Amino acid sequence: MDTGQMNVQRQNGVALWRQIADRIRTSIANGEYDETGKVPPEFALAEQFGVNRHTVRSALAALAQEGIVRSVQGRGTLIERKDRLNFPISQRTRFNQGIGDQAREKEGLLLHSAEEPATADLAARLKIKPGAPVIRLETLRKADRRPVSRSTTWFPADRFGGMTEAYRQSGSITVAFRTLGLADYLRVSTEITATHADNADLADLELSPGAIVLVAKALNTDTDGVPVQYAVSRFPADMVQFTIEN
Amino acid sequence: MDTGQMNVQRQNGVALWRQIADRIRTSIANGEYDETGKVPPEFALAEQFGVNRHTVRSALAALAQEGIVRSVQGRGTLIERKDRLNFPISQRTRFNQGIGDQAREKEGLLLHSAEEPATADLAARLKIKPGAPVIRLETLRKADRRPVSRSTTWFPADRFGGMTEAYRQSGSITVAFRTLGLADYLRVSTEITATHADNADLADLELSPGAIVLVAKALNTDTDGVPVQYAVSRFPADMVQFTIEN
DNA sequence: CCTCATTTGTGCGTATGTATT
DNA sequence: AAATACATACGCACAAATGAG
Repeated sequence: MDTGQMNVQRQNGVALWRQIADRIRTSIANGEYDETGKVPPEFALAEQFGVNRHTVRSALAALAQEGIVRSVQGRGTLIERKDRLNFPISQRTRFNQGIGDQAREKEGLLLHSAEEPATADLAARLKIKPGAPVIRLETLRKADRRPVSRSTTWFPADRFGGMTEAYRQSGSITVAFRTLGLADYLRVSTEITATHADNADLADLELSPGAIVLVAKALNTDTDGVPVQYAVSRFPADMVQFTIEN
Repeated sequence: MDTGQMNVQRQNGVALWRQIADRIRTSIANGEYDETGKVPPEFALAEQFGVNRHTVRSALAALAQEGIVRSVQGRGTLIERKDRLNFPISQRTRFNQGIGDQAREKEGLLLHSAEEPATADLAARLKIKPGAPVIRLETLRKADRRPVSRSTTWFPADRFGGMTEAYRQSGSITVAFRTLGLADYLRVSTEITATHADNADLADLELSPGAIVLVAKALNTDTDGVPVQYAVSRFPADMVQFTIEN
């Protein structure tokens, strides 16, 4: 399949060096350079993309800034970091289980929490009354020290009032639910879209401008079908993929 | 929630006008301007994003080029098209059914077809021998004249030799399968990623450079679990979303 | 019909970023 | 490293169209 030179767009609002940086980042994530552990030499990339070597150097400099590659005079451009995590989506979707042994260290950080009235949209999803109190958690998940998702999660406040504390202590929604007396829950629907990273994404997920985020909006219910959680999670697109197994 | 001015990144390889165009396109798709049917005036957008009015005008010009908005002197910038299609993903995922009544006209175009030996990766997915013959179809799907997906699809050639002709006549995989004696099939797995549009995407999906595509890699089997089809489909991210219902 | 506020269209000068040679 | 060409972004000013009063 895609052999040969994929071209690149000129003068369309995205600088060539950025387009090329994005391509190389994706190629690294896809394991295309695994045999050598190096990116092809600059002149080869320049020819492949049909640009000047200066332009390739700008792209590699940006990737070096991100810590993805490291250029060494006389040796080439070495790959320092290379990661794409897989998230299975099913009735039993669990974040920490989902990562499984794809990462050694897993972390769930609580950035912010608040109690607030439900908006009309949220109330409809959680099947509660508009304006009814909900707990909102802003969380950041990491795997091997790298941020892999930024989530905003809502829970009905009357049923899960202790969620903030429970999550803070465990760093896991599943464990927090169990603490609050909910032994099991099910993923009933997931909506997936993609968009450009916004400012908060750039900061929290440590992305570079122009990066793409996958957005998953998920509704979980208890075993009786009563909604217990609605979450909007944002993932760096070049680090993750979703799989749906039927 | 997100009230107030979301900022925009300077000097990072992505032109301001492009970032702003992407934001406005998303806002339109999210129905944020539905009440007036118009985009806010240029001076207001300029203030919101903290840029010069010329820059906003560049963004709007790009959106006008895409046919999304139309500016009229003295009146404002009117929203011409506003669409985000929803694709449910399940065991019974079918493209044409999936769109359902979200579009009036549905079309399936055959861009190219070929018979070729299976690569190692493809053979593993279809559970056939590497190098065994497969039929490859390149198809473009449209809804209401707008391209909504570009797919590369492989079938085992020994079982579905007549696929090219069958698809050409019906414009539907489901119908083509039925013609060839396969009454039913199941979606067993779907992998979803997102990336920047490549040149072929720009041409076939009529996108503008820098656009995002959602990529779905799907495996279908017959009711006995024997793989019958593997497909890689690319969708314009600002026109579609996926939903997984469990 | 005219006036006015609003909103888009246009021109010009300048500074900086991008890409090539 | 330097010279060149073009794209991007800003600031200011004014013209032209629209719709409301």
